Amino acid sequence: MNAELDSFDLAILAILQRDNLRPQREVAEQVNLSPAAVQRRIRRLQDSGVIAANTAQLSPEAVGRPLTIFIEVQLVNELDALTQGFRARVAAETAVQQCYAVTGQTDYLLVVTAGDMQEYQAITQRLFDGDQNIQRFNTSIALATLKRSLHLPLPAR
Amino acid sequence: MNAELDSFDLAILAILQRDNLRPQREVAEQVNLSPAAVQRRIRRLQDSGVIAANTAQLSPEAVGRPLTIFIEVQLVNELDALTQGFRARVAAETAVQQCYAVTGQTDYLLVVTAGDMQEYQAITQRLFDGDQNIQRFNTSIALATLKRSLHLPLPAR
DNA sequence: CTTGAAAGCCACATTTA
DNA sequence: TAAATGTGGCTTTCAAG
Repeated sequence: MNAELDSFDLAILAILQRDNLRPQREVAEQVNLSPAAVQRRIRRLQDSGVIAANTAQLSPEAVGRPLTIFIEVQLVNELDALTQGFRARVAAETAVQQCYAVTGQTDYLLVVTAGDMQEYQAITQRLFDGDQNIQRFNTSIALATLKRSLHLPLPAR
Repeated sequence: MNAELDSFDLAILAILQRDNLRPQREVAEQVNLSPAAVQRRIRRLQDSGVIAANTAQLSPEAVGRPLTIFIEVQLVNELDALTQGFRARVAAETAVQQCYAVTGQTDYLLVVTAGDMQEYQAITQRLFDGDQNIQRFNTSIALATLKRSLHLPLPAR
């Protein structure tokens, strides 16, 4: 899926990653290309999956979800068949923003948002209750958010 | 900052959170409002900070950053003056996507991207080397990414 | 809601590698 | 030859009156 990005592509991506509503005309000026060329490249980057999504990032506090919570999950057995239910519940739970299988003492790391602790408790119940394959899970709470994005540093090329 | 969001705002946000390039006309159809009303509301949501940013989300693999790495950091002393340098380096380090001050055994949780382990090592050096206030840090690596977004569930209202 | 301005989109001719 | 660029016209979207 690596689409052989040249320096024009990278320059375009660097801009769109910060502000994807910027007019193609302006992007074209900044990267020294014609607007049409920029459009074609953006289209290609979309189709090839380099641009995975175009999203508005919302303020968690403004929409009533001030809590960011981390859950480290330890399983009894990592066998695919035994984790299937858990993975399905994670996928279905919209409060789970991020979920990674990780190395180390724990098996999964989840990033969850909630409006309050009561709601968080309901989420954990839905995720874990009754699953015999969950050995334990460890909750920690974000006291402060110093940085939050999915920005990727791009090579200068 | 809480801008008193009504059900129209929430419906608009739900759409833009998933695809902020959708024409306002289509958004208007979906939420049963006139395009002009949608435009005014989007403008207001931007200005009030409910919409914090409009970004293209890139594929980490496609841009050569397949590694997602988590660092739990334990400090010697959490005093503001002593953590200032660390926080500044985190802010400057573009490979650090997310950084939270957390409860529990560790003080900070960082989410970092890298192209390979060598690059990761260089990052940790820049972040931690020579800082007497860093007690220890613990690295774990994402073996798989089941979910990755900053999507926020919105109340139905 | 209507209207002018701007942005996005597409076809064609041209260039470059 | 094949792929990519720029120009220009056309349509849609945006944004103000």
